[in-house]
Amino acid sequence: MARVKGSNSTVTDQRVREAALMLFAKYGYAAVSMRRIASRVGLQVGALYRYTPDKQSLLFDLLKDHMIRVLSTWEEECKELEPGKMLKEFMKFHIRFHIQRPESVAISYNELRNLSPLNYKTINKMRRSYEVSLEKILIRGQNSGCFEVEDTKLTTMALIAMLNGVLNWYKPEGRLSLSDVEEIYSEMALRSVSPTKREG
Amino acid sequence: MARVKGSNSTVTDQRVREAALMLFAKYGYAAVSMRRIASRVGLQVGALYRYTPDKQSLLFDLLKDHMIRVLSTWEEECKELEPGKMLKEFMKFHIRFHIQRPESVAISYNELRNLSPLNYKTINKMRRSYEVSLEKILIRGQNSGCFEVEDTKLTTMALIAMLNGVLNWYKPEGRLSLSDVEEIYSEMALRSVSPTKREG
DNA sequence: GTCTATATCCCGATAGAC
DNA sequence: GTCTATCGGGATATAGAC
Repeated sequence: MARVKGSNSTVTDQRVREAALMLFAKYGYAAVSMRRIASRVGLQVGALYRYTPDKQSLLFDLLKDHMIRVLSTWEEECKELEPGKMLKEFMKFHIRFHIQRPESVAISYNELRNLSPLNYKTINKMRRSYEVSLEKILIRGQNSGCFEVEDTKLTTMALIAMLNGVLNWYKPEGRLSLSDVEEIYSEMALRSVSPTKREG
Repeated sequence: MARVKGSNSTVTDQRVREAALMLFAKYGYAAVSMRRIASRVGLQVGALYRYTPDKQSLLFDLLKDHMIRVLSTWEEECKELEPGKMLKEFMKFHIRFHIQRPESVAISYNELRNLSPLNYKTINKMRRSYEVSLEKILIRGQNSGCFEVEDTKLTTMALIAMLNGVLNWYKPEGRLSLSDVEEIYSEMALRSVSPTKREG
């Protein structure tokens, strides 16, 4: 149902999705017409419907594929980590992974409201499951006494918001390297959940 | 230029802006038609153009008025604060102020790309000036030795992102009160910029 | 100051030729 | 698998009556 039967993963299929992704990210789903997508691929609008049943499915597929990639990549990476380093590595993973996919991030945060109710439900479940994987790290750290957190749910949301903020301003050619940013942010995160032993 | 000559601040003028704000916030600028705004006010579409020269000005005015309110309110409030409490109070102020204006916040973060280039420049300048007022707090704290910050610009962005995250999930009828949230967030912020003296 | 009517154009989606 | 042509509708904005 995600794609039209028999046209999976052809070259044109990929180009259509790529064009939709770029345009949705830059101008927003509602502001982009099927004609514009077609034109970017070098097709007439009618031909687009060989590759998607409609505009809505195009958005849904992009969001779903992105979430699948995030979830499965983290699941794979976190297997090899020791528990004590999980939070720091989660922060670094999130920044590294998402900074390579700015367009997918953009639509994931701006275009949820343009999903049909059913599609929204699906995507939202996947987002929740990502947040839960961070919350689990906080809970484990708190139980073992490494972290001191007032409220794990709230802290989860705060950390994710902080992370997503990176993507709004980071420029590869900027003053700081990617690993600088990863280091500073993960350090800030660690401090913010560590038992308070401040001076003053 | 913000409004049509001679129609400032009439009741209908206010209702038009209110309707546009609600609809833009909920469905996005591009997805909302002038007809829909008119219908919410109880007018025919032609009559709308007594209150705005075009749809773009409607968006611009809403964003501009919001930024003016934020900037002037903080400027007023921070006068009475002692320097040592500035960061914590900034965090609390931001949360309290913005949580009362969820629609203005929504358009401020989602609709910037729908501004004309000239209008964008104006709004962006105002946003920057707000960020600078937070950065100044960090710089002062660092110079006086209360804070230890790797990079003030980056930390500013991280804190603002964290703050804005609140508005994505906070529900007044939820588990935590507004002052709980203010307290937890401002505490997290303080920790994240305080000299590291962690156990382990 | 609000209405109706209209100019001009673009939208998503489909039909059918090739 | 891509094209041209078209359906039915809605978009912003304006004109002119009342």
